[in-house]
Amino acid sequence: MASITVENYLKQLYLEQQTSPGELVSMGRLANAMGVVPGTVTTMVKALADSGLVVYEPRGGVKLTRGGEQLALHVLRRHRLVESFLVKVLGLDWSEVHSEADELEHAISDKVLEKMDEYLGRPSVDPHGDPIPTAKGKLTETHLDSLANCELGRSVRIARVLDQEPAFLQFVDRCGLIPGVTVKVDSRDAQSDAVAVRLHGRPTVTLGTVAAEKLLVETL
Amino acid sequence: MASITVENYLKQLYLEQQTSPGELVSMGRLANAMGVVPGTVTTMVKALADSGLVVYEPRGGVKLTRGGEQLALHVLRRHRLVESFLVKVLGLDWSEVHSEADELEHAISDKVLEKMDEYLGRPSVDPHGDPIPTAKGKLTETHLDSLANCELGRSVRIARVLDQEPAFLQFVDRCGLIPGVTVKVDSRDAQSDAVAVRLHGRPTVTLGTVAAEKLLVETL
DNA sequence: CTCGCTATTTTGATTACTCAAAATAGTATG
DNA sequence: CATACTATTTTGAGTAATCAAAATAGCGAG
Repeated sequence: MASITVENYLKQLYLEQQTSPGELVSMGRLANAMGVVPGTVTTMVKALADSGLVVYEPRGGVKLTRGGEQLALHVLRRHRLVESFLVKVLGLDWSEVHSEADELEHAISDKVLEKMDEYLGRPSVDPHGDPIPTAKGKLTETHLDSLANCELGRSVRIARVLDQEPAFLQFVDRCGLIPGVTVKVDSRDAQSDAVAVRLHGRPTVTLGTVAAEKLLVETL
Repeated sequence: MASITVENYLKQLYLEQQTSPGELVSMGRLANAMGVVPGTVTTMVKALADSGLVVYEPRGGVKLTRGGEQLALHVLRRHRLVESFLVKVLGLDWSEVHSEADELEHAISDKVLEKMDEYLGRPSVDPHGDPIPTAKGKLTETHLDSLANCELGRSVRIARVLDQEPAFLQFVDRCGLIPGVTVKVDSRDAQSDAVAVRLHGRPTVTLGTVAAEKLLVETL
């Protein structure tokens, strides 16, 4: 059985790999994401490599093996199903479930997970729009544009919020840019770094590019 | 924050204290309950004593302080509410939720626990009839007779099952002696160690005294 | 009071994870 | 190409929890 620590390393490594596909993940980056010093990561990654969960290139970086990826996806499935359950069934605020799920993802058995999945009607995405891996460890990441680069004037639906920080999610909530909502990007201006977004029956919201990039959309 | 291990020691110590009120719990007994060697318990108990969670009498035994008891009750509350939730909401079998709850009890936040409690309608007992401590750490253990010593011929209701082993619970399930059911003890025989129990519209069940003692009843 | 038994405690080691800080490798720059 | 900077690795050490096995204490029987 993989320890909680091992599960966390694998999950984080998976997420880091997603943001820069193909490349190895550096020790520094993983250390930063895990909140430990780099030396700790070197030690841990070597142990993970010995267990066949990652491939480690000294001074190069690290990536998951097929086995490591399966384990990571299983953890991610638990995380995202738990988030969905907490929001849909227990009525927690979507801005606070991320940290709750970080704990519960290590304590939930397959049996309980299956019941939750059934109870929720086998959702394919969690409350933030993140896709939920299947029980067999399959994950389909569809490419989505963001509010920072989608077509101007076209109706698009908010599909996914990449930043899970409570403060950001609460902001998103306040201005109504939550997943499922249909909006139009009115204008963008490179100089002022501003993206103007129009919502149905709401005042127009202006975002900076950094924030706009965190909101992924589906073209209708 | 108390570690998972500490939470488990306190919870177990609480349960051991319940079964022999007033007395100190011996190292050997706690070691046995925790599934570790006695030396480990001595070491651990000394550490718990240093944290003010238990009172340790060398070569005498150990008992919880007020603070330790509060922590233990908080763990027990999480355990029993989780069990209730798994059975009532997710539809797991009551014979399998004990071990599930052993994991989840350490991962559930107060916020989630409060939502579960609300969702369940603030139950006072779990699916086995064990009382659920309040959020403030108060537990009312009511004295109950068992099928081994209740009045003969009188209608009684099964209120609590003390043994949480899946095999025993499944047996209890099969013969219908689950909490809430009304039964009568037809006869007892000290020599044959037998207790005959009559159920409404079911064949009479004969139990040994050891099993009968595990089924607590309320007189109607 | 002295064995001898049993429960307990102590001792010495191990595993998993972590940090601080020194050593090293790789890269970029003058 | 030597030098300097940065990322990485190594080293030494600490904490939490555990075990095996040796030492000890307390007790009852004689």
